[in-house]
Order: sequence, then structure tokens, then C-alpha cells
Amino acid sequence: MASKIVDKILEGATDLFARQGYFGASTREIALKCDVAEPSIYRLFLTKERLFHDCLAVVVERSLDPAQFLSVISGEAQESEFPTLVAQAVRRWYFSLSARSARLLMQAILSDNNEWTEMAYSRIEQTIDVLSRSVEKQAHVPKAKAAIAARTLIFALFQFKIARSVLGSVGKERDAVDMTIDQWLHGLPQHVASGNTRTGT
Amino acid sequence: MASKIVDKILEGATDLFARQGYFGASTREIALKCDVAEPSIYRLFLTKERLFHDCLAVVVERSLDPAQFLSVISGEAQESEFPTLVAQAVRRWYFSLSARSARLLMQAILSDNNEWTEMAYSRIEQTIDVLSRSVEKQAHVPKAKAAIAARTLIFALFQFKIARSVLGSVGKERDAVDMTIDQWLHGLPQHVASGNTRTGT
Amino acid sequence: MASKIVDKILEGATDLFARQGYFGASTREIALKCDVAEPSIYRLFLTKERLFHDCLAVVVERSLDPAQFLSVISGEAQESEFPTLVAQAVRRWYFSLSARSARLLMQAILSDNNEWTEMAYSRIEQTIDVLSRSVEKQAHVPKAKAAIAARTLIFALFQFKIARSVLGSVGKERDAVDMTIDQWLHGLPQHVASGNTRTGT
Amino acid sequence: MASKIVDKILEGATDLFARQGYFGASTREIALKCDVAEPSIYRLFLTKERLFHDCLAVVVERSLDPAQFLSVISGEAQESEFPTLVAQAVRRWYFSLSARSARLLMQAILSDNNEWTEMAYSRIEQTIDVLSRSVEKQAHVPKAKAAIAARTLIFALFQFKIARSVLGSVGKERDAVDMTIDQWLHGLPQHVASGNTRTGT
DNA sequence: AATGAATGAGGATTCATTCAT
DNA sequence: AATGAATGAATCCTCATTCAT
Repeated sequence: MASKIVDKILEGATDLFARQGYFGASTREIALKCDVAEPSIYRLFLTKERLFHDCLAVVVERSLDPAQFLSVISGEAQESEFPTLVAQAVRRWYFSLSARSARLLMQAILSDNNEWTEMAYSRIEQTIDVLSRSVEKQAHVPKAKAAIAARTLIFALFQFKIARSVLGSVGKERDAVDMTIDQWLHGLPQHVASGNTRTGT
Repeated sequence: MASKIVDKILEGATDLFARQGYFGASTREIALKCDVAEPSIYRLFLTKERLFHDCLAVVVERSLDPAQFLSVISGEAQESEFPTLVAQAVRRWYFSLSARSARLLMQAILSDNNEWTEMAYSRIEQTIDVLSRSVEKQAHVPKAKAAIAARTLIFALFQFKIARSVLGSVGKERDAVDMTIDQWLHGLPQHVASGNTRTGT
Repeated sequence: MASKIVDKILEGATDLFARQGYFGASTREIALKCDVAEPSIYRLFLTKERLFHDCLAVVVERSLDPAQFLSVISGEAQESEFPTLVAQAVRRWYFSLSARSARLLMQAILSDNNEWTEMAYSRIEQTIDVLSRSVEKQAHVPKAKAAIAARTLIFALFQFKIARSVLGSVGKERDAVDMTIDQWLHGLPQHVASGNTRTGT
Repeated sequence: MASKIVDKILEGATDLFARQGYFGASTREIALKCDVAEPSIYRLFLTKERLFHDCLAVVVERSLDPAQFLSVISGEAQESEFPTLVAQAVRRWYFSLSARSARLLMQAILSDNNEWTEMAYSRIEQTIDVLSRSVEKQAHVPKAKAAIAARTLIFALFQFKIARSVLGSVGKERDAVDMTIDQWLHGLPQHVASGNTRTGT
């Protein structure tokens, strides 16, 4: 029960940090938004910096999970062709990332705080790694090329998510993502056939 | 001569805003870094907001110029094949963007200020547009696919630049970019031959 | 208990505002004088403007009360002749106004802030109104003349209070006021007999 | 010719000081209003304080001139009865005082600066003195009573001017002043007959 | 004589944080 | 466990004033 308030604060703080950045969001504002007294924040998180850290940790933990990505892309749950699996894995990866989380990650990346920058990046890099390895093995692409290809796709989609989060646009996101993946598959050095990669969420 | 101090301030402010964001950089800090008295900033820029705006404007104007991109990609300066031209244009586009500028653009994008977000984005979108149109015409790719492809490349490279700027890493940037472009060309729907696209700057 | 500090601040701020005006008194100075930290002022009053407003409100409420003036002048408490009652009411009105309050009222009147000007004036005008009506009815003076007469007395005494507050003079204030009232009574159009109007406070 | 700019500054500064007080009017604002560079103010007046002083001096010199008051009230220009002369003198005194000047005088009176307070007051007191003496001699009123009576009239009218200047009201000012004077005459201890005191400006 | 450029000191206000209850 | 009260330090910005031309 004690964690009820912790969660409330993490929730509200993440919102504000995501939108306004670390310095743009004041503890007063956070407390107000969370309907909590300011000292409660300090009792539970000790410092504004630690609060940001914890928000970031939660976001990192809950989104972009490389383990799940690996599990999907390696076909653990079903038997499918490589392109289908890749498409599924990437789609999941992408849609597991809320606009808010994307912004917070980007705020962390841009922050002057190395720890935060690395927390955010390493998560993304892990996924790039998994994707890269998978491409290397399943599509018989040389390691270096696979790495480049993986980074291109993941970086493009991440930036795309940010753009959408910031511009507040809606609509054809799903299609755009699918098309991006398809085309990327198509461009893989070994000309992996794309086909219809769509298979449920 | 009068603009000497203006430039000094723009310079220092851009540095700090890029690294620490709008709220993270104080006018006091900026003044100190620029070796200028704080009121001078206000005499010349009236407001911290306008100072940021002006820094952003300078960065936008000096980097990622879509006009130059168009000029290069449309082969105005030389006769070359499409892949070569694209590669050249994209490379120039990419390397015209300093790490600092990339960070400032991203800070603007993440800011809660719509004008700034749009200043930064519209510049990038223009380049995506130019690239998209070129791909459509020169590579005979359907409009929709060309748009997706263009955005993928530009977004991926922009994010890549940010990553490098933030992580402070050096080395193989040039190769990585070239490889990314090559592979992207290779993946264009109509299988545009890639060949060796490297040609000077 | 909570209002202890509020009162302390109102007290000190009124002092400073009265003496130095709204712009002449800095919040820092006020905080120092009140032995309070500056942010406490902002927690309790939100704004320097609101602090002034509240100081003024307290002063207005505590001095120059037209209701009490009416009660005295209409002889509610005792049976006396009109001149005696008037003299008593005016005297009380006058002496209920501390030097400090007079200055604050005048500062408010001179301020460029309409709300403040009107807060201060309306209070005085109400008393003029009450006095005017009383003169009209009890001394059988035409309405227009009564109004003029009432305003003359009240304005003269108000200005007199200011003069004393500003010059820091002491002595014969009581006599001067009594003589002023007597003479004013004597000059009422209908030659109301003055007699000895002195009766207690 | 050199005094052209001096006058321009005195003019504009008086306006601003009158309306906003010494601390409420900034030298920047004054310079702007006067269409002059700020350093010009300092070259010509050395200090903001001295500028205020000079504005006040000009206002004092040009308004409420006790010498002229004396000249009128002693019938130097014409042969008339005492009430008529008094009425004329007081009217002139009153209408020689612009709203702006009244405000500036009051600002000076309220300022924490003794010199200014006295500059403003002494001028008014001189007039009170002249009026008092005249009443004493012409209306055979005891000195003490004459002094009180004189102060009452002058203070009432001064406060009345301030009120009008501050409230921005227009209309029946002339009548109100005439009525005030008439009634005051009527109330003089020795029952000086009032008659029609109106005689030109 | 006149001013644009420049600034140290201070303005109101908000910050992250602690204390007392 | 939870918070209202309180504050030193810092925020952006403006002030009166000076300097260089």
C-alpha cells in the first residue's frame, strides 16, 4: 500500500519530466500534479535527481525490452519465417513505447547527466544488438552490415516516435511503421523477401 | 563591429543551450561563459526566450540547408548517376550538422515551445521532402514508398548524429554514414544499383 | 497561531509602504524588517501587489469607519445636540486614523493602480456622504451645500493628518482639530450655533 | 538653445514622476518619453534625485505662487471688497495648479526625502500664511482662528485638486471651488458677508 | 553636446530542500 | 506516514549609472 504514493509520484513526475525536461519541471509542479505534498517526494526519493533517475528506470524497464524482442524475433512463440518474425518483433518494440516514454528517454539522452544518457541509450543499443545478430544469422548478412542495418531501422523508428510524440499527430502511424519495416527488410543486403509481414500485433 | 558581442553571445549561448537545454542553462552562466555582463544579453536579445530562438535560428540557417541538398542531389554541379548524387547530398547534409547543432535542434524539438519544435522539424522535413521527391523521380519509386524511405534515412542519420554528439564518441563516423547510405540505396524498392557512391566530400 | 506571521508581515509592510511607497519599499527590505524570509511573503501573499492590497485593506478596514461615524453622528449612544454629535464623530474619525495609515492611504491614492485609488477614496467619500446627509437633515442645509461643506471639512482634516504624519510634528493637534471643527460648524449656512462641543474623546 | 533639451526632460520627467512617483518612474522610461538618450539626463542633472528635485522646483516655482496670491488678495490691481478679493485670489491660486503639479507636490510630500517634503509644504504654508494674515486684518478675526481657517480652506482645496487629478473626473470643478470658497467666507468668525464673489478669472 | 554600449547592484519571484508537527 | 511552514540560493530581468566615441 505504501507504494501507492510512490507510484502516483512516479507517474506524474514522468509526465512532467517527459514534457518539460529535468529543469523545466519543478518539484512543486510535480507535487501539485500528483496531489501530494512536496516533502513526500523527498521522503520517498530523497532528491529531485533521484526522482528523475527512478522515473527513467521505470520507463526503461517497461519499454523497449530487448529480452522480449529477442524472444519474439527468435520465434520462440511460433514458427514463422524470418521476415515475419522481424516485423513482429520490431512492431512490438515500437508500439510498446509510449509517446511519453519516448520523450523521457530522449530527455535523458540530451541531459548532461552521463548516467541517464547511458541508461537510455544502452537499452536501445541492446535491441540494436539483438536485431543485428538476428539479421546476421537469419539473413546471412555480414556482421558489419547487419549492425548498420539494425541501427538504421531502430534509430529511424525511435526518431519517428519522438516526432509523433512531439507533434501530437495521429493517424497512419501503424501503416508508416509497417511500411518502414517492409522496406527495410527489402533493402537487407541479401535481398530477403519481404512478402506480407503483417501477422497480428 | 557591433555584432561582435552579439556573435559572442550567440556562440556561448548555443553551446550551453545545446548541452543543458533551455531551462538548464541560466543567463548568468551564459554571460559568464561569454565573458559579458548579463544585462548585455537583455539589451541585445530582450529575453532569454528570444535568445534561445535566435540561437536556434542561426543553427537552423547554417545547417541542414534543404536548398543546398536539392542543388547537390539534382546534379546541378556535376553529371553523375543518381546513387552517387544522393550519397553526396546526404553526406553533405549530415556533415554540415555539428554535434552541438544537432543537440540544440533536439532540445528545441523536445521543448514545450511549439514555435521552436516546428522551426527545428520543418527544416528536417524539408530535406526529407526533397529527398523523397528525388527518389520518386530518379528511382521511379511510388510516392508513398519514396516518402517512407526518405524519412527513414534522414531520421536514422539525425538520431545517429545525436547519439554521437551525446556520447562524445569519435572514429568511424564517416564509414558508418557511408555504409548506411549505401545500404539504404540498396534497399530502395526498385533496386537501384548502389555501386561505389563515394566521390569526394 | 498561523496568522502570527501574516500579521507580522502586514505590520512591517504597512510601515514601509506608508513611508516609501509601493515602489520604494522592496520585498527584501520588508522581509528584513519583519524578520521573515522573503519567500514567506510570497507563500502568504503571492505577490508584492497583493501584499500592498492587503495592507491597504487592513488599514481601510481599521480606520475611518463610516459606519461608526454614522452611529456616533446620529446620536445612537447618547442624547446630544447636533453640533456636539458632529464634533464627536469627526474627532473620532480623525483620531482613529494613525499617521501611518494616512500615509498609506495617500500612497494608494497616488498610485497608478485604480483599484487602490478607489479603495482609499471610496472610504473617505462614504464618510463625506454620511456627514453630508447629517448636515442636510439636522442643520436644514440644502443638499448641494451640505455636500460641499462636508467634503471641505473631511478633506481639510485628511490633508492635515498627512501633513502632521509627514512632518513628524507633535503638539496641539487636538486643539487644532477642535478649532477646525468648531469653526466649520460656525460656518454652516444656517448658522448652527456652535457652543462648547467638547465632550470626552 | 541648450536649455531646449533641459526643458524637454523636465517636462517629461515631471509627467512621469507625478503619475508614478520617484521610484515608479525609471530613468529609462523618462529618457524614452522625452525622446532623449539616458546619459543626457545624467549630463544635465547628474542624478535621478537631482532631476526629481529640479522638476519639483519648477513646479513649485510655477504654481501656487504666494506673492501673486498676496498681490491679488491685497487688492493691488483693483478696488474691491475683501470677500471678492479673497475669492479671486483663492480661485487663481487653485486654478494655477495643474493636476500634474498637484500630484508631483503630493509625491514630494509623501517621499521619504525631507528636503522635497519641505519644498512642497513650505510653498503651501506660505499661501496659508498670506491668507491667514489677510483674514486677520481684513475680517478682524483673531490670529489663531484666522490661521485655522486659512489652513482649512487651502488644505481642503489642495486635497480636492489631488482627488480630481487622480480620479480623472471633469466638470463642475469651477462651481465646486466657488461654492467651497463662498461657504468658507460665510463661516468666517466675524460673519463676513459673502455676496456674489465671482468676478472674472 | 549627445549617445550607443556596457555593467554592478539590486528588483521580484521561484527553486530545491529541510524542519516541526 | 504525511504535510504545512519556512528558507538560502538562485532564477530572470531591470535599475541607475558610467564609459567610449
